[in-house]
Amino acid sequence: MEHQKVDGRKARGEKKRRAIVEATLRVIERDGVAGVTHRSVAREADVPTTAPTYYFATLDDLLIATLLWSAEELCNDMLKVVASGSAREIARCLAEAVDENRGRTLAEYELYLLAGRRPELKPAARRWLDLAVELADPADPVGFRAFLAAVDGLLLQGLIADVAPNEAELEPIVSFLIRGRDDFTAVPREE
Amino acid sequence: MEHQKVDGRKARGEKKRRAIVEATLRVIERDGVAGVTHRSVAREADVPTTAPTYYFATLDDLLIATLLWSAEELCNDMLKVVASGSAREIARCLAEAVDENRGRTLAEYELYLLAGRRPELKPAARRWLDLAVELADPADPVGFRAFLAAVDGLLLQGLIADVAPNEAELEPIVSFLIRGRDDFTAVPREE
DNA sequence: AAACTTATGGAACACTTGTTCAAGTAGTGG
DNA sequence: CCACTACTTGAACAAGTGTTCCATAAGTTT
Repeated sequence: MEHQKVDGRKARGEKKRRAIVEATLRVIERDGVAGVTHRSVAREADVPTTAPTYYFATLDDLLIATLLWSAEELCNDMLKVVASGSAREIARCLAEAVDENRGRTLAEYELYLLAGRRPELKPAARRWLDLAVELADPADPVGFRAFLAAVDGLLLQGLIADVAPNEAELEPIVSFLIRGRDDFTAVPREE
Repeated sequence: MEHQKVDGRKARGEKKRRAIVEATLRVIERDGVAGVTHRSVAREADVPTTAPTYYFATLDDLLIATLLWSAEELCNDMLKVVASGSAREIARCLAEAVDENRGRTLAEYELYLLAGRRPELKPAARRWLDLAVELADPADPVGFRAFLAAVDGLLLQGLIADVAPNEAELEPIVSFLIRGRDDFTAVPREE
């Protein structure tokens, strides 16, 4: 019941649509936003050249869809970082973000900056910040804001370092930022 | 003496070369790195289409030259921020950077991220950080690193805010970051 | 003035881009 | 079986790209 009968064509279409978005994110990770073209995405997703145009009216729409989709994962990653409790764990997450997940982090910050020029993307780019503030609800909102800013800064600076900073280097800085407070330990996120 | 006699042609060439770099920076401020093409730069600098190619072997070289050139100003701006002493002054500098100088700040962070993908740009992008650490020589290096990271984060987050944060909002956060320390007041930079 | 270097700038080339179009296939409902 | 809708896809187009080339102008040296 509840019109379970979905159009098989639309179902496959949706799947392809998502595949295209995922391919776009991979292209951004590899070559940056500059490397995103209908053709590069089509090649990456292994679909014909015109497929992205069919599903997304314009290239901008494709970029927007990709940002919106990746915002969810960014959100989870970031919240995992700020909510993981101990300074050591936070430092480890940060170190991973600028090493193993370097491409991904770069992609996320490129999309971040894209939002600086496309107002309609701002809410998506800001989502993890808003969520973090809301979930953590720290006793010291000012200190928490400072901590969140520093997380962004540490990641950004880690991306342009000669060698990516490791957990051991980041840990004291994180410690400094959260010293004397344990009010934003993990708050489980309801499903 | 000391071969004061410079070739008048080369002199004008150097001037034009600089004009092209400055035009490139203006293009980036207006349209982002994506908007930089030989032709758009030539139009902005009011020189023929082939002029940028004559002075810069490739488009990449032009971007690199622009980053290197702007790094100096970025450096000065940033140092003014971190060395201006009081939390209020720092907050005012930050508020200006994301409001009046929004385009400029966006441009600088785009070049920042570009360095993430072009290793040869990293030293230039990192210059203000290195200089800040060296000049300030704070008694508490860890706290200072945290402060520097937070400056980057506050600017970045200010760029994607719905309305740019003002001095009053930023001041308490800055205060929190530099609380209990006055060891990085302005150190005049020798000429 | 002749020989040289350097700067200038229009024309053109090969290539990639976003997007359109029309012809096609395949799944759906009557 | 027949309309109907949704998806698929290759060909094609106009526009813009980085870059090369070459004839010329301008400044410098001998």
